[in-house]
Amino acid sequence: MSGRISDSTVRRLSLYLRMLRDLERAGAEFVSSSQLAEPSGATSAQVRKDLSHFGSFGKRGRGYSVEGLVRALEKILGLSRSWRLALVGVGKIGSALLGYGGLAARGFDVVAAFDVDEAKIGTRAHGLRIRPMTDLGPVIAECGAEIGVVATPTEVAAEIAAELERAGVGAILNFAPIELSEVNGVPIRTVDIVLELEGLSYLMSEEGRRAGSGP
Amino acid sequence: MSGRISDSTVRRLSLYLRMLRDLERAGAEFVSSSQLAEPSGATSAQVRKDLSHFGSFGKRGRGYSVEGLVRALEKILGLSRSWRLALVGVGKIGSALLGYGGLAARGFDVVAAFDVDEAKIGTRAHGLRIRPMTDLGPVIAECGAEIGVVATPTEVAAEIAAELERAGVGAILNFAPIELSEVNGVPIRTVDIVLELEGLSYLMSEEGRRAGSGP
DNA sequence: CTTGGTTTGTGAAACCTTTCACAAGGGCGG
DNA sequence: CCGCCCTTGTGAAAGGTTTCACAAACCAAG
Repeated sequence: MSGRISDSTVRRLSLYLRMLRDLERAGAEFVSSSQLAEPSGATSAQVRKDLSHFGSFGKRGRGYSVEGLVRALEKILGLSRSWRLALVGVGKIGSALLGYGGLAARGFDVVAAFDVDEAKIGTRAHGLRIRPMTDLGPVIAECGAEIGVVATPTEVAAEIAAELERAGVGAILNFAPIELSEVNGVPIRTVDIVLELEGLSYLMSEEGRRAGSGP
Repeated sequence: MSGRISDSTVRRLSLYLRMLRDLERAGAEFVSSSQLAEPSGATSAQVRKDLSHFGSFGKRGRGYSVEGLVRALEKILGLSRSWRLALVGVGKIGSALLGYGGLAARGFDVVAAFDVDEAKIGTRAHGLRIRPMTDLGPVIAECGAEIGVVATPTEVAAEIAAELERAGVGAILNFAPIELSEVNGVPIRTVDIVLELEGLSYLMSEEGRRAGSGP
């Protein structure tokens, strides 16, 4: 068991955990790999394979203990604790994140916010005081944020990511439409809405071409 | 050439196009597969393979004509036209999208916005009048939106997606943290911030485990 | 205790994506 | 026209992920 785990596997583990928490709330005791597979669009074999990388959690003939698997996945994914986020850029997306209760509810607390805009600095957004960019290093060190969030214009995103890294964050979530390269082993995930839309655009155009090209 | 093209290939094509547009603006005439590869973190062979699915666009010994390849990729990705989006849910994320100029700049225009909240209906957000959910079908038909955007609470996301589909959209972009299953061939892309954060959480915990388990 | 129904865990097979490596082609200077 | 250098396009190899299929294990009922 356990080698290098693929992104898609980790993704699915998160989805399994979501369903398991729902089941736990609903009072279920056991769940089978096929029940677990359904909502994430996976197969039962895939569920079992994914879990088998980390150990043996089920009982043959019975399935998985809901509570046991919830705890196991929380441990594997690092979700038995909460994480502190530092947000850089309190524009449209940044504010939306600050206001989005879903993050804190799932253990991701925004504990610091930064911006370059003089007009914003010192004001409060959703209860959090906005700090000047120049304080980035010290403030992050002080509040111990582990994840940096880049919600700045594209042009400065790479530079900000580098600063966050220097400030000691262990991972970066990037909303700027640019592929940032991971350095020093600090993992970066990019959420690129335009890229998603362009993917949909391709599929819609494809379909048009396919339909239009029949003999 | 041309069979079923993988998501990752399409993703990269978008990234190539971005770089090509920058190059075009900068006045470059030709570009090689290795130059094109760098910003997306791909290899030159991958660039050539990706493009080869759609035809033969380069000149051996010379590279690709920047302008020619921009036009070709725009055609392939369906980006030589603009697309109309219908937004459902004008909360935190919805408003951020409405205010985000980056969408319109890249050919994705939000042409209709819907919400259930009586207090919001009739008001304007970023120049767009917010409509009641009950008008969804007729308004989408009237304005001809091709892409539906789901920015509602998780509980109603699946239902809204189904309504959008019935209203005739050709694709859906979903921001609710739930895996929506594509039906009727309408493709769905989900942007799930919590999932990305959980992926980072896994990697950070992994590293801790790895470091802590040395002999 | 034994039998039957069920579900896990897992090698092996199938499938898909990426990388390699090189022949084929094009431009340019002489 | 020739020879040199460069870059594409592409089969073949390598590497990764998903699916298949079945033995091993467990529970419950008789």
